[in-house]
Amino acid sequence: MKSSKAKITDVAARAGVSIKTVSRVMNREANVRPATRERVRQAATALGYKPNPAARGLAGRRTFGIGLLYENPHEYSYTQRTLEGVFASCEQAGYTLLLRPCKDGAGEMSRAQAARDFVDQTRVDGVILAAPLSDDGGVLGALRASGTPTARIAPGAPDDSCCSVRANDRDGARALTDHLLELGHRRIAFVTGDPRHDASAQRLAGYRLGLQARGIAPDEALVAQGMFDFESGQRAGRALLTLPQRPTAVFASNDEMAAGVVAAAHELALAVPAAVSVAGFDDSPIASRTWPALSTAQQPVFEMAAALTRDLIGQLTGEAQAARHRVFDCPLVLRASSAAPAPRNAER
Amino acid sequence: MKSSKAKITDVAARAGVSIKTVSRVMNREANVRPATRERVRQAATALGYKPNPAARGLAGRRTFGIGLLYENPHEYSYTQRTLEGVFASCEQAGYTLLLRPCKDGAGEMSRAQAARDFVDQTRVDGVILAAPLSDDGGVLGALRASGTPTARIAPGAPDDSCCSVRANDRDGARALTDHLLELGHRRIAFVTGDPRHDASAQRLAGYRLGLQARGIAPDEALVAQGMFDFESGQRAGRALLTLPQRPTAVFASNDEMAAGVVAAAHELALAVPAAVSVAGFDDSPIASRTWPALSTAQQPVFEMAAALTRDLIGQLTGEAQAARHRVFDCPLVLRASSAAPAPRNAER
DNA sequence: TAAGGTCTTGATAACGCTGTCATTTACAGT
DNA sequence: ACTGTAAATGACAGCGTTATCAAGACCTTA
Repeated sequence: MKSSKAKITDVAARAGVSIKTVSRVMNREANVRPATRERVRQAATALGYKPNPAARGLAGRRTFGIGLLYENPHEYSYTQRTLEGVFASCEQAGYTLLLRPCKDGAGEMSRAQAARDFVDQTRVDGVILAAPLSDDGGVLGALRASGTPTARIAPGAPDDSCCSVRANDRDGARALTDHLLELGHRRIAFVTGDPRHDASAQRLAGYRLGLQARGIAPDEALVAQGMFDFESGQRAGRALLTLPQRPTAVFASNDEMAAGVVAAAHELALAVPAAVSVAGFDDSPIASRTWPALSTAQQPVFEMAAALTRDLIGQLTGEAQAARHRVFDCPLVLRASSAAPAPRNAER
Repeated sequence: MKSSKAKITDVAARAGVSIKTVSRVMNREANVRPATRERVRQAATALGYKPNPAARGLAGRRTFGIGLLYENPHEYSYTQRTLEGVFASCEQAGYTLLLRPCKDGAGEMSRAQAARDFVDQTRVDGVILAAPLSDDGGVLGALRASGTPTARIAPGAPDDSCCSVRANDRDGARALTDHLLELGHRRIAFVTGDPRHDASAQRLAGYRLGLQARGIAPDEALVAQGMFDFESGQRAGRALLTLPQRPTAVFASNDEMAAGVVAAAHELALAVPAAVSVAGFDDSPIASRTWPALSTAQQPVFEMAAALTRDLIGQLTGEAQAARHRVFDCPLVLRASSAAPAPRNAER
């Protein structure tokens, strides 16, 4: 049943050249006369020839495979959108995408082991690390030891040996804080994210900067710890919204947690945004599915992932030399969850 | 930098056997004396030997790769959970998972082409098709033509050449309908799903069966068309909840749409569940993130995907002969979105 | 016209493994 | 001990590419 695939010798015979010339044409190498190139190309098309990746891998020591390593995500959509961006660039460059989810609970040892196993088993040409793996010393070490080129999503400290991409979390958080301040809020609470993600610290910094610029003294009672997931956001929301001096706005470090805060507000029969404004971060699908929909800062995940993948492949093929570090802005997306505080609360 | 990897000859030399014997041990073939097997295994471990997949693929005409084809999903979490299940089984069996998202908008031609390109390029040993690709004639045809063993998630008509897995959508929907009926609801609206998914028809059938069993005449005005995404659910919700004779409950074919219905209810200032009960299907993450959280039927996506993948790999390795068709039950998960109708509405 | 390049092209050896088939070894039955 | 059969092992030829290196073709330039 399996259609007997054409191989390089067939193409070579049909085009009247040697297999090496066919190989050159298929790999877009230089120094092939245009006429020859065209003849080979036509023969290949006519025969429906596709190079055998296994043979290519064996002879050429490259697999044209890119691996994506990530932890089991709290937020499915983030991973999914990342994956779509990575895939898009892989497809365009003729690379294959291989996945390797790392279990969330496992320790650093096992994550490093997973990374090692993955590259040993698949022999991918390059690996992309999603946060927080992008800051995992064990994983990074294992990859370096194996000599596999690596690219990192949202790493803490960009490193000149790896391409990286990140959102401008600080400025995005700052802008969102400014937005709340401009609405008239003064008691603005904050829910932090998973401390293993560098983005968490950046967003917190942006929030603090915003307050500071208005001369508002930071109040540590208004900062609650979250883990980027819904439940932690809900817990933080309950705590913050039952404070003796209730905040008039809660800014959660991502939408997932902001949705939790909204749920907590509902539990406490506090109308959003009438009694309390809520803001998130990411503009993930859930941001438009809560009631009311969330004001947030958009992280262009697809574009970030696609750009990073292009950069990595560029490095692989030797087109790019230096590691590139990209930073993407996070434009505000204002929806119904934020509004001016009720007069009673707004009076100073 | 790249650690010079051990190869089969190294292991053979260290164990004092031929490379063929090493190959046999690595592939768990029969007819190797236990002592020899052990010696080889130790040598392999000592040298950190991992077979080169490209060489394996070239010589053995199998790649140990499984492909997962899916459309860009409305509901991220479903795809993600599927992927996790597939991955789990692949990992256990030593297979590699390759992904191939198919653009949502594209026509049947291009989906078939994508499938063809994918198997040509990757030479995966088998392919798993997520709904609605599992019922896509073009894709199925392309895969058959290439002779690639295929397994299908939630296909319409199971086919004896492909393993398949599905949820018992009808009974799940029936049970959920019964639940609403038992609460006292009589005007129960329904939001259908994407008609390309067979599950849509099954869930609708379950709903109708439930009503019928209570002798309730079907009212087509209470059935709205949706597409499994939030927006279509919201639209359907608006339409249904502004009907002259408003339903006291809305059962949406999946959680994503149910969340849309909840949003519509909020818009219309209808309290859930006091003024209207809402139910979904899937028990996806969003079900517990809406306010109030959704009553739903749980689809064990991970287990389904993992089981299907095991079945496919079993077929690949010749352990299983006949295609297996699994059906998973969908237990109810009752949350806060459903309750008895208000007396005014409940009176007959 | 000859010398010295630069482009093109091809012959052939890897690449690291599995499949085939022959050979050796083990063991039961006589 | 001897034969017959089954189990265990090995030798070696591919698998379909790319890499290496040499050779041929084609320009320039003096």
